[in-house]
Amino acid sequence: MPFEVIVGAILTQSVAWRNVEIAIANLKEKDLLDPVALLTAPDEVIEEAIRPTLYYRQKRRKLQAFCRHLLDKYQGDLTALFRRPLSELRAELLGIWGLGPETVDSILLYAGGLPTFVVDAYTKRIWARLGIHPEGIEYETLRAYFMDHLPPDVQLYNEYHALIVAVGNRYCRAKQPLCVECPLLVRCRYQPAGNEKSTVES
DNA sequence: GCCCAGGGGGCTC
DNA sequence: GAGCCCCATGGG
Repeated sequence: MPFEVIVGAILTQSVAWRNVEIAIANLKEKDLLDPVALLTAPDEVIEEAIRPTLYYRQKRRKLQAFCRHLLDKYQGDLTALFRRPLSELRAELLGIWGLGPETVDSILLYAGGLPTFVVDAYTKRIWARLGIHPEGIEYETLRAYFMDHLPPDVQLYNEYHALIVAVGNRYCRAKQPLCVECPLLVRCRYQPAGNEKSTVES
C-alpha cells in the first residue's frame, strides 16, 4: 500500500524501522492511515500514535504537509502523483516542508516504483571507508554517482539499498572494521547481465 | 550522566 | 554555504 510506505518513509527519519512498524500499527488501529484522516484527527491523537518514532511533533507536521499537498494538488490520488515525470516530481516533493532528498527518494523508489537511488548515512560512510568518496560528500553528488554507474532499474536499486543497509548494520553500527570481502559488499558490485555500465568499484 | 543515533529545518555568520 | 543547534528518546 503506497500511502503506508510514504508514511513509513517520513517516520523512519533518524529512527530504527522497528519503531516505525509500531507507529504504523498504531495509526492503522486508529484508522489514521489515510490522508484525510491525518489532516482531520486531533494532533494529540496522531502524535500519540507515532510517538515511538521520536520527534513526534515534527513528524506529525511532516505527515500533514505531505497529505495537504496530495489532497490539494492530486485530490488524494497517489496514482496521479506518481504518473508525473520523475525529475519534475522529485523537485516538487523536495519543495514540501519536511521532505529532504533521502525521504523523497525513498518515497519515489519504494512507494512510486520509480528508478531513483536512495542514498543514506550508511552509503556515505561505507563508500568513504572504501576510500571511494570523502566522508562529507553531498547527497546529490553521491546519488548522481550511483545513477551514472547503474542502469535505472527499480529492482536493482531496491536490492542495492537493502544490501547497503545490511552492510551498515553489520559494520557501522557494530563499529567493526569494514571488510571489502564481506559477502554483502561483494554483492554490491553485482553487475546485471547484458549491461555494459560498470557498477561501483572493482 | 554522557554520548550516540541521524534526516531535516532553521538560524547565524 | 558551512557550521551549529533543535527536534525527543532509548540504548550502550
